[in-house]
Formats: sequence, C-alpha cells, structure tokens
Amino acid sequence: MFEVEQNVSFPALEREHLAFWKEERIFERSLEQNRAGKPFIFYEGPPTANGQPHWGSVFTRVSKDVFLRYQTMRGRFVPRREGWDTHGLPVEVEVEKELGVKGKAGIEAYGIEAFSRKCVQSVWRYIDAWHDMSQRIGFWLDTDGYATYHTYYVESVWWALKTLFDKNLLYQDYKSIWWWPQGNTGLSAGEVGEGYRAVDDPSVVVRFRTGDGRSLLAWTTTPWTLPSNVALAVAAKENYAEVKQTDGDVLIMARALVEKHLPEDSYEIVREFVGKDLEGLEYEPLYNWGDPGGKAHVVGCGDFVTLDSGTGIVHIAPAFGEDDNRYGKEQGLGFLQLVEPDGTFNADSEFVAGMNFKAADKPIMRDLKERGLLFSQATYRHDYPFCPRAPLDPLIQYARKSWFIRTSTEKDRVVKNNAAVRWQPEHIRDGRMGDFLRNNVDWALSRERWWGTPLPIWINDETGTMEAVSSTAEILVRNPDAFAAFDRAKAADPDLPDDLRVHKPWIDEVTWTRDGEPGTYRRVPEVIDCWFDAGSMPFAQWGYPHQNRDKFEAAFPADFITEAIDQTRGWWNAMLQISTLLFPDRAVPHPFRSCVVLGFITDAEGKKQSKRLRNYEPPMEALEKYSADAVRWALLSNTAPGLGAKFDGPIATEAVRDLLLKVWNVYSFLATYARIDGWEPQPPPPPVATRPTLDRWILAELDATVRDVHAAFERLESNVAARRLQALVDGLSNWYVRRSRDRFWTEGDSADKHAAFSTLHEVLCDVATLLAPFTPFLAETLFQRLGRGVDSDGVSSVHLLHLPDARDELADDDLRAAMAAVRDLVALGLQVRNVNRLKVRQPLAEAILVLGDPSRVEGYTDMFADELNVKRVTLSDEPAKYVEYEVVPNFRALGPKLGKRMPLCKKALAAADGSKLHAQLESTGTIRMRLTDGDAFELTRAEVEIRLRAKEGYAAASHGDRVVVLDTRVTDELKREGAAREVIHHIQAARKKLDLKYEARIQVTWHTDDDDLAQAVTEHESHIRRETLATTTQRGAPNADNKHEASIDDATLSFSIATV
RNA sequence: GCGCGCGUAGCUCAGCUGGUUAGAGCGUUCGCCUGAUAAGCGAGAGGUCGGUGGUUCGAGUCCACCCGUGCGCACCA
Repeated sequence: MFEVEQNVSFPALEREHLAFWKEERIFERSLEQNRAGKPFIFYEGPPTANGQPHWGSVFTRVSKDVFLRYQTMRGRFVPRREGWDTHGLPVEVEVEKELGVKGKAGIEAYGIEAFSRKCVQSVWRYIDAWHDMSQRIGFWLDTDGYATYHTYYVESVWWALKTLFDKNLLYQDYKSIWWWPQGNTGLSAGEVGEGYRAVDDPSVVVRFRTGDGRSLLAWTTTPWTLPSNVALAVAAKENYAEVKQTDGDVLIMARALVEKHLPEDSYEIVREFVGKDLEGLEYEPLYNWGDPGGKAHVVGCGDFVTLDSGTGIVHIAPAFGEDDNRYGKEQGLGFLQLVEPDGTFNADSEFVAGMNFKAADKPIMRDLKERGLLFSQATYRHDYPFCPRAPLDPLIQYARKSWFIRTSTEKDRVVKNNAAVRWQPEHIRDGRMGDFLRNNVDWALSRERWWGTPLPIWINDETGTMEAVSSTAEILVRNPDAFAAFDRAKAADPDLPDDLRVHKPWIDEVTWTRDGEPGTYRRVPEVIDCWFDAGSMPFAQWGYPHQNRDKFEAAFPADFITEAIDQTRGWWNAMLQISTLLFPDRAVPHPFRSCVVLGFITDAEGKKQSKRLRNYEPPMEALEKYSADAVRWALLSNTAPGLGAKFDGPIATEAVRDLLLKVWNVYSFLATYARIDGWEPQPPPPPVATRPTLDRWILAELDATVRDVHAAFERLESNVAARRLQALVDGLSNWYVRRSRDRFWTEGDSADKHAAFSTLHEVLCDVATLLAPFTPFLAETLFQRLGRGVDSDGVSSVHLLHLPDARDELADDDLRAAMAAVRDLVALGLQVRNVNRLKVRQPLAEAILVLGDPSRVEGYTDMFADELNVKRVTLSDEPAKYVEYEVVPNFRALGPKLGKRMPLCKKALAAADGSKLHAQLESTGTIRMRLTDGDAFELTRAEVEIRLRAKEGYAAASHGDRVVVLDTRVTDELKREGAAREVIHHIQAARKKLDLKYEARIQVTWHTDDDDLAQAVTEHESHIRRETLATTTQRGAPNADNKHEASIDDATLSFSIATV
C-alpha cells in the first residue's frame, strides 16, 4: 500500500496491469459477477481484418470501451464478442495483389479452391496486430467471437436470403448497375459512393444525321457508348429549333440551348416546335457494328430529359446507362452491347475491337471528326466513380442480369425504424442517416466474384424453377450426396478448411433433382455483397435460427453501438435494411437502440490521416510513448460525438500533464504522508457531518461530479463526463490538497488529521473508480495502492467495483457556492498583490472585504487570510469608503415585464447615482424611479444586479459584487516576518536539494551581516525551526562544505545544514 | 448541383430552452508559490463570435441569403 516511485512511468505500470488482468482474469470476472444483472447489449461492428489497425480503429475501440466499462461498473451484464468481416472484394483484391494475378481469367487459372484457401489465410493475417492493439489500449473484448465465413454464419445469412426470397423481396433483373470491368462484378450503391473522384472526361456533341440534310445534336461524356446507341430522347414539352448555320448545315436542338452551342450571328432559326413533334423521327446510326434487334435509331420522348445541360437531345444506349436501360424497356427499344463485361469492345467493333472502353474514346472521336459527325468537343470536369478497391479502374454503368433486394418498396418502414433509434448527435437521425435511407434504391446484392457468401438459389436447368435454401441440412434433404465432391476432396486433403464446403468452388458442385420433374437444380454463380454479411451480424453471429435461438433473443436488439460516420452507408444501413425486412413484427427500433456517431481522426493540421502520406505516428508506438491512458484520455475528453478529433503527440502529452500527473501527484502526496505517519484507512471513515468544512467541501464536489458523470453517460456524452472529472481533479489538487497540506504533517494524533487522511483517501478512491472507464490503467494503479476492497478470492481490481452513486449526505450546494466565492475572493486578493508587487510570502496586516452578500463567506475568512497571508480579514462596515455601486437591470427577470421599455430602464439606471440607488434599495427594499417616458417604476432586489467597484486610491480589485482591499503598508515587524518566511523557504529548498527525507531533523548554522535580517531570524527562530524540522538554529560560521547562500531583500544569508 | 455538419482568442475547443462584461486548456509575457511538484498558481496581452440582412426590448444563440471548410448524395445523359 502507498507505494510511490521516484519517477513514475505510466507505460511501465500499464504493462504490469495487463499482465495482472490476464493472470487474474479480471475481464472475465467483471462479466461473471454481473451475470445476474440486467444485460446491456452491445454489437461489435465487424472490422475487415485485412489491414493494420490505424488511429481510427483505436478511436472507435476506445469509444466502445468507455461505455461498456461504464455500464459494467453500473452493474449491467455487458457481454462483448468480437467479430470479423472476412468476405468480399477487400479480401479478394488483397489476395490478388499478393498472388500477382489479375482479373477473372487470372483467378480462374490460379484455381478457385486455391484462391479461396488463400482468402481464408489472408483474413487472419492481421488479427494478431488487432488483438495487440486492442489489448494495449485496454479494450476488453471477448475474442471467442464470430467470423463471417464460418459455416454457421453463412447458413444464417442463407436463412435471411431465403426469407427475403420467399417474401418476393429478392429478385433477379436485367438492369444497369455500376460495374467494375477489371473485377468482373457489380457494386452496391454504398461501395460506389466510396470511389467518387473528380476527373476530366471528354465532352462531345455529335451529329445524328436524319438523311434529309438535317442533324440532331446530342451531348455525351462517354463517347465509347455511342456505337451502342439505339435511340435519342427529347423532352416532349420543351421547345426545339431547327437552326440553319451560315455554312448551310441544319441542326436540331433545344431552342433554349442554341446560344450555348453556336456563336452569335452564325446561324438563323428556321423553325421552332415542341419536342413531341420530333417523336418518331428516324436517323442514321453512327456505326453499324451490331444489330439492336428491335426498334432502333428513332427519336422518342423521355421525362428525364432536361435542358440543364447538353443539347436537350439525349443519346440513349440501353446497354449502359440506368435511365437508358429503363427507357429502352419502356419504349420497347432494341439493345446493343458492344462492350464485354471485361470492359473491352467485342470483335465486331471494327477499329476499336478488343480495346478497353476508356481507351476507345479517342479513336471514336477521331473517326467521328473525320466523318464530319463531331460537332464540338471539350473537356468536362466532374465527379465520377472508380472502384474503391482499385482506384485506377473507372466503373461503368452496365446492363447486367443481377440480383436485387427490394429495399425501395420497404423504404418507409426502414425510415420509421431508424427514426426510433437514439442517435448521438441527434441530427444524424434525420440528417445523414435519414437522408441516406430516404434516397435508397434497390440493393444490388450479387457479385460475380468468388470469395463471398454464395447466393443460396438453385435453378432448374430445364424448367427454370428457382429454389432458395437456408442450410446445408436442407440441401442434404434434397440430395444426401450433395457434398460428395467436397467430402472426397477433404479425405484427400485433411487440411482443407471445413468452411469451404459452403463456399466456391465446392458449393457449385451441389445439385439435386426432383422426382417427376425434369432437369437438375444448379446454383446460380453469384456470391453476395459482404455488407449483407455484416448487416446480418445480429442474428448470424449466433447461427440463428438454426441454433442458439435463445441467445439471439437474449441479445436482440442491441442497446448500444458506436462507429464512425462512414458506417452510414455501410454497417448501419445494412443492419437497418436487413432487420426491418426480416423482422417486420418486432417493436422498433431494431437491431440497435442507440448509436454514438464518431468523426474521423486527423493529424495536427486537420488533414485526413493516410498511410501513403505517413502523417501520423503508428498507434502502437504512441501508446508506448505516452501511455494508453494518455491516448485514451486525449481522444475521449477532446471529442464531442459526431465530430472528428485531431490527434498528435502534444495532445497526448497534455493529457499526461492535465490528468495523469495531476492525479498522480495527489496520490503521491497522500502516500508520502501516510507512510511517514503510519496512517492506514480504518473503515468506516468519520461521519461526514463531523468533518471540517474543507473536507465536506471536497466531498460535496465529489458528489456533484458523480451526479454529473451519470447524467452525461445517460445522454451518451462521455466527453462531458471526462471534462467533469477533469474539473474535480483540478479542485482536488489545486484547492483541497493545497489548503490541507499542514493538516497532514502535524505531529501526533488528532481528529482533524484523521479526517484529512480519511477524506483524501476516500475521494481518491472514488476518483480512481470514476476514472476507471476512461483511464483503466491509472485507475487500477491508484486503487491497488490505496488498498481498498478485496474480493472473496483475494483479488482486488478497480474494474470489479461499482461506480459510486450519488449520496445525499455528501451533497451541499451552499457549501460549494460558498467555497467558489472564497476562491474568487482569493483570486482577487492575489490580483491586488500582483498589481502592487507584493509577493505572497510577505505578510500584510489586513484585507478588507466589501461584499454584496457577506453571509456567503462567513466562517471562511480564516482560510482566506491564510491563503492570502494577511493577519486580519475585515468585512467592511463602511463600504461607501471603498467602493462605488452600479445598479444594472437583471435582464432575464425584467425582460418579460418591461418588454420594449427595457432600454429606457437601462438608461435610467445608468444615469442615476448607483450609490444612492443602492442605499434606497437597502433601506426600502425597492428602487423607485421614473423613466424618461414619465412612468414611475418600482424595482425589487431580484430585478436588479448590483456591481461593486473599488474607488480610486486603494489597492483593490473587484468582480461582480465583491471587492477585496488590501492594506499595503509593510511595517518593519511585518517585513521581518516576511524575511523569516524567506529564510524558511530557502532552508526548505536546500533540504530538497540535499534530498533529505521529509521527516529528517536538521541543525542549521547561519550567518548574515545584515542586522535587520539577523533580527528577523532571531525573532522568528522557533517558527523557523518548527517549519524546517530544525532541532537547533545557531548563528555562526556555516560549514564551508555545505554552504547555501540566499539573498533576501537586499541582504544575504548564508547557512549550512547538518542532519541529526 | 442538392443535402448535412462545422466556422467563437495564435492553436484545440466550451457556451443549456435568446438575457447585455463571451469562457477554459495549450501557447505567449510578467509575477508568484513550492515539505505532492522535471509540477503548480495568479495576472496581462490576444475575440468585427465567418459575412450581410432580418426577427426581438435584447442575438454567439432564432430566420434568410452569401462566403469558407469537411463530409454525404449522385442518370448531369
């Protein structure tokens, strides 16, 4: 107990605690002891484990930890399982890089089974790094978690998909989706959103000749889609014009856009008409590389055509753009797709055959130019999506048969569900999240890839009948030998992971037939968007509903989650969509009730941290350098929900100084004197009511803090709680300990000393407990050394404690207010000394207080006198001598009463003599006055505010209704006393320099040539001895070996110290 | 382009339902204190509360528009 090391190293202490927690299973115990408590359900958003954890991961995990620890210490049972997102593009892309293979052909050549096995391995590669980081920051998490590729998880996801399929919410359609040609797959809106970037694209206006000397002008930024054009669309009700150019050409375009495309005076308008009139007009295709096989090369009307840009005539290629595709279906147009899924032009495409779509822009433009079909060309800068996993690959809109979830028709219910969630900050609910959900389009679910949850739909290859399955068991019912191929492979190679049974390529071997039905059921080739995996986590982590139904029910919905705001379109969206669709009958909100939204961590300049720029310190290094608690405190106390945080070294250093060292110093003070005194806590502590004011004050502050901390957590504002604790620690260190110092070093036993020790001990114990969710390591250090509470197994950890509750017997708001007033007066007094160059060591005869409300500081004048080093404190009985009064309206009280006449009142009060008004108020209790508009007024005490200001000529300072006046006359007697204090100060400094023990006795030999100083020392000899623990003070020649010199005022004192 | 957030001291941020002298920490200058102190304390300097207009007796706070910044959305063919 009460160990104090000379140079405390927080990182070193932290490592000790990590070992202790592990050894004694403190995390597990903290769970076990609350097993009967009310559960607090938390979902861990599964991170993708295929990269090193970064500062964002640290921030998220710390934020989770503080809430979970808090709830645990409130007695809630808070299980927290980790989980890993293991499927999908991120993993595949990583493996592709590793293997050096690219594209569909590359992966197929490498072998799907081998590829899948690589993916499994890759997923676990960084897990150690994540565990190390989590452990080092003190994030407690049950590592016996889930991974999305495990069979039970996949089967759970299958169940979800089958449920949607059976509800007709999962469908296949030929639609335009965002397609990644190099990756051979489509992407969901969420993924696409990640990859937008500003790029320069060609912007061309092309002539479509009608064969009668006229040309329709159409604009596009994707020239490579022009060969696949099958129609042009116009706005039915807008005006169009035929324009004859001076060179004889006749062009058709929207009337309103003519000026934009043609120079003034270079044309004349021949004819005007509405778009509808163009309907049915046929034109010559630019190329004849394929047969659209249907209605084609004709003008139609489309309601999506606007005159915001281009020419008012829109080029339609149903094989690509989403509008184009829908329009093609509506109009019964033909279809021409000259670009293959891999992004290259097909063999029929003459001079661009085999060329990548993007590379074909230029040759096509050149060709059109040569043939006189290129009306104009420019560069167009706009945002365009690229593959988020391969930033050089532009995506294209590409018509493809894909699987969708019908989320758009269920939009209202999802929005309603979301509206019931408690978001912190609140604006996310109707802002970011709400907007995202309201703009929701059907979820493009399928991926034509390999490593993902296989879409569990089998189609009869003759009849086309579809069946969805929800488990391998269901498959085995249909065909007991369904997995024969896998089983043989497993027998041949026992290392084959069992989970590959439900993955490609093995799942594709699964087929069945049905009696009396021709054909074989074969699985569709697609896997699904891995966000669906993540969003299924609330039930799939348990393998629900195939197993663990009870566990699922017990842990649904979550009480609390927290992630960074980028999860709006990611995890939060997926969870809300899936849960709403799957569990329509459950009470909203689900699957989570509250969510704390985090911002991003930036560097010191506020720039986004990026691996490439290396503009941040690696987290693990920072944790070792500053300590995990410092990093945690810096992150937790500086960030409001929803906002980002800047993080750099100095901020962590500040946290060490502001909190860790401050708390540590208080502890070290207590420990030092407890050891000297042999004091030990003896429960129960003395009754609060019997303790001195200062003790009751800090206990009242403690209690107020407890209340505020709980209230802040109630509002999900951990940062507010952190700041409140900071304030308590300040008060403890800068006022309580400072003011109590001598109580700890008086000799012998006294009730006061015992109260001081008990109180400081008690407060530190509670501070340690309250800090435990924020700085678990420091809290543990304090707790252990303060020697409190040992559980039945002899294990003692702050993390097994309950947080203190508010205690009415401690609360004392009057005392808190009084002490605040005293501290304010002290600050004023110090200000007076400061301005008048009177250092605090110099005693002064008197301080005179003039107070608007003297009752408040009654009984505290001794404290004030001591702190200010004055002999006497007087409450002035003739304030008029020292101060002038100013009476100003209390706007809050008078505003509603006076309304428009408020300024008149203000003016009248300012014009009147404040001292007279004050006198009137004192004698009659009201102020009567006349406003400039002639109305008489009566103001009560509560309706005005009285301010005091010291008159000229006094050493005084004022604030509000308080004035402190100091008697600045330093008599010879006072001066000698001050000198004696100087002497004490210098002897103490020497003691410290000599590194003497606090309780060591000394003998002092001193000398000075100055008579006044000598008199001062002699006069105050006994005081000097007492303060410096000197047994003797002797005038004489100081020992030359250990001679100290001090200049006091204009004199010099030399002295030597000998230990006894 | 549309939407959301943010914009308060050199830096990082507080400022509740509008109430009149706008706060804290860091930094800086001066001073002080030290028997917990490689610490701490006080004071000074430093602010058109992004801008303009409006509502109101009163606006950092409410409204409108604008500017800057971050993010989100996305068929700009």
